Amino acid sequence: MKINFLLMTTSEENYLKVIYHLSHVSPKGVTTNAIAGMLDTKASSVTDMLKKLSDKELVAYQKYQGVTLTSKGFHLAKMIVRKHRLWEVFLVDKLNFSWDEVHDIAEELEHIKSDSLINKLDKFLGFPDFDPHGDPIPNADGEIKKVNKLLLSEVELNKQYRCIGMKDSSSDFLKYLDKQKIALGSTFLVKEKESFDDTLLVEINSKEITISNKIATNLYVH
Amino acid sequence: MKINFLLMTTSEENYLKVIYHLSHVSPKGVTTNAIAGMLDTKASSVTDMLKKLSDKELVAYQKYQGVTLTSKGFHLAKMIVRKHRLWEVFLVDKLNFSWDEVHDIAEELEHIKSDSLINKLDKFLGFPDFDPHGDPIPNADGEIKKVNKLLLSEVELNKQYRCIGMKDSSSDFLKYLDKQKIALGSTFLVKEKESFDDTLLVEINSKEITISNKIATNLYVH
DNA sequence: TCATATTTTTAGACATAACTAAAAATAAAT
DNA sequence: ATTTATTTTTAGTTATGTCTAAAAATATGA
Repeated sequence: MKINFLLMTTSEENYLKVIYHLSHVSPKGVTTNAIAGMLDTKASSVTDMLKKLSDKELVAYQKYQGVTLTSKGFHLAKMIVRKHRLWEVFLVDKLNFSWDEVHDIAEELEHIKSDSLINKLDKFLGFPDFDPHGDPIPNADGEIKKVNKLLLSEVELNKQYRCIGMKDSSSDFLKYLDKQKIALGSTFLVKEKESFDDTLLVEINSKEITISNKIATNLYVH
Repeated sequence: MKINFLLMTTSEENYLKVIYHLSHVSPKGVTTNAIAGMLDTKASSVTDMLKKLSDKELVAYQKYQGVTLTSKGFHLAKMIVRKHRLWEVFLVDKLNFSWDEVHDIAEELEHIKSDSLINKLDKFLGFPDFDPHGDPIPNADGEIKKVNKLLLSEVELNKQYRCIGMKDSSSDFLKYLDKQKIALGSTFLVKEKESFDDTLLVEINSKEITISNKIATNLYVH
């Protein structure tokens, strides 16, 4: 893939990364507002940047219709995620940071531009497949080790699971998740399962909520 | 408000660092043109930045009179140099880069903003006093280990010296040294000095080589 | 369906940090 | 000492990437 000559700014890389992450929830198209929310910026700023990324053929963008990543943009996004997660491994494994301290620093380190740096770091760390939060690290070719994913309805009680995706990403379902403050990466602890309707009592964001079987059979965790 | 003064952009940090280095040659005041030359920018851009750094009380600046660092600016500059040199040690010692490859990458890494990161890195590297080029690394308080350094061209005959650094660490020069198997820590014994062109006959790694005056005036020994 | 609400885009503005061109200050040379 | 050359500063412009406010498009709801 000929993308090495592309000079990306830190801001462009951040947009690409956010679109990549949101694509897993909204594969048909990521909305302007969703991106603005993730980057803590305004929708108008997002529109401006989408035009720029579209000119660079990193996203497929049509006015009012949201964006998807092109194969070029998809690969580039994975390379940024790769850098972020490898740096997180370095910070935790080598510098003894705790897993909750590393995100902001990795957020800066991921924008250092050097392929040989990241590949030598990868080797130094022993080619890890997952970062300290359990997220998979794309290899130099962008390949990602698959994780056994379970539906929330299938998990064992009193064990930590992390939301890694949705089976059905219909609009109503996503709105429900928004309302319940459930997002990709949210951690679940299933405390009880009601036998007669399979409703779950779940601890999420350190408060308890009940989740219906319909929802639980739509959320992937691991 | 006080926080804002410490929020440094990458550009501001680069100016501070360059002024710091130039101060060693021109302690009375660094000229606008000298800074422009080092940063490959225009004098007018330098003037703009000097005003900004002056407002932040990092430099003492008077129109047409050049700049000097304030104590605040001096300390900040040393912290940037500290970061640069610690990252260079990391790249060479841990990631197996050669010493002529690390400068540009360290140039990016030095701007990562985290005190705990750099102090943990320092510890991980074993609190090194010198970087791979023999330049001293300021500690967390800005203190620098001083070593009496002489140029190879200035040493006495038939006395042992050890290579401790380079005056000019350009990539070409470092590659030449690699070819001659000269590295930091190499020991020299100057056996003869040719009076007419100042070429040296030097014993290094128990074999004799001739070293031109140009090379000899670029190598620091102790 | 038609009115209303929400989302997204456009238009215009601002800050940063660079630039060019011209003016002002300093340095050098006759 | 006065002209000439160099350095430095000012003034005005440009490109990013952000913002606000208003217009346009889409979505929602009675």
